[in-house]
Amino acid sequence: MDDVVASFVDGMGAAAASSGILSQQQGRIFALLYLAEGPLSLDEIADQLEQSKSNISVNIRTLVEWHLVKRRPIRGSRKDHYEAATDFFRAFQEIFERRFRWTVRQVIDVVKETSASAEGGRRGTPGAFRRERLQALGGFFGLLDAGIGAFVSGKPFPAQKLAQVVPLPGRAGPRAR
Amino acid sequence: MDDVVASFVDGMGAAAASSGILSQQQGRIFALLYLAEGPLSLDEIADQLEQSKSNISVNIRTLVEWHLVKRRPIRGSRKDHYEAATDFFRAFQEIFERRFRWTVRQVIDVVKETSASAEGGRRGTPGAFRRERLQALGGFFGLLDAGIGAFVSGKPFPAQKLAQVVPLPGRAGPRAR
DNA sequence: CTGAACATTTAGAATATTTCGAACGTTCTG
DNA sequence: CAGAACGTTCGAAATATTCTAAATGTTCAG
Repeated sequence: MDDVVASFVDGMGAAAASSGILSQQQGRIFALLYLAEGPLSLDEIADQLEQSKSNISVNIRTLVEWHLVKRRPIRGSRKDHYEAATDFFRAFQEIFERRFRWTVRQVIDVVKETSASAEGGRRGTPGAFRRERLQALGGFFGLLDAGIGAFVSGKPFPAQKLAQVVPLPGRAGPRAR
Repeated sequence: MDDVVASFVDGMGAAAASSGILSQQQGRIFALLYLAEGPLSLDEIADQLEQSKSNISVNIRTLVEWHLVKRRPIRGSRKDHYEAATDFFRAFQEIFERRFRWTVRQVIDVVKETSASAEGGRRGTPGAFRRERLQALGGFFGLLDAGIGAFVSGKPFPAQKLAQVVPLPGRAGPRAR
């Protein structure tokens, strides 16, 4: 493999590894495809990256799911061929939607469930503190969810709203006046 | 530990684990502190979460670095005490800035370095394709960097701009007209 | 100065993830 | 229908990560 490509592949691999989203190999696969003039087969990718075919097969699936790589049938060949997607925004939408938003909603669900079992939290009664905190957390993540929704559908994202969530006082109990 | 707290702790642990940002333990520590009425010591945390003190010590450091947990000295005690932060936006800023943006910049750097070594890419010459692609990638991530910058400083974030990056044609060579 | 109370570092054990090659099933070719 | 060409799945090996308990270093009380 070309020196230029090799350094790009390794660099992108490193970046991917530190992203928390893609593995190093996935980054390397994408990088290779991105600088390739045409679609590559599994074997070619495995060959150039010096990885087993099975490993490429597994890793490339994620890339396809996230719309970072497209499967492109080549006429006259029975092999699967792949090429890098160039619509990065599309891929980011997918990642935000399916990864971040999913995590955000997990938090929202946990808060809901916990709130449900932490009953009778009127102010001043025991449990009120927890209830307030859960509500604050749920509120913030609700806004975050809305923000991601806006981003994903291409609308402007009001980061302001997140900043304006009023932080609760640090300590417990009914607020001093 | 209380049932309500226990389920919240576990739920947040699961959410954290799938976030790609925090480990399960870190999520659990935060959850415990978030529902605690006052600051907790390392030993108390280790106790309640049934983890070794050293593990808590290591994991809580990350939480402090990301402003999700604050160290709060308790007078009369030599132990370190910790409490959950309530300014989530602050924490998110920190995470975006230090994690996402760092990754984004890694990509920008890789593109720059690769571009530098892939010289002489005038149109139609060999290497032009790579140069164009690198430029497209660099452009997108440049905008992303700006977007994160805007988010971090609380300004509205024009997601539109990202969507408007024109995807290159999928195939190589000079564009057909 | 000495010992106790801490948090942190370290080395190794436990656990999870990644990777590979072989086995498998499917689709195409002749 | 038989065999070859594929991609995928599976189990084991390699590797990386997480966790613990002991060791270390530091601060404070007496």
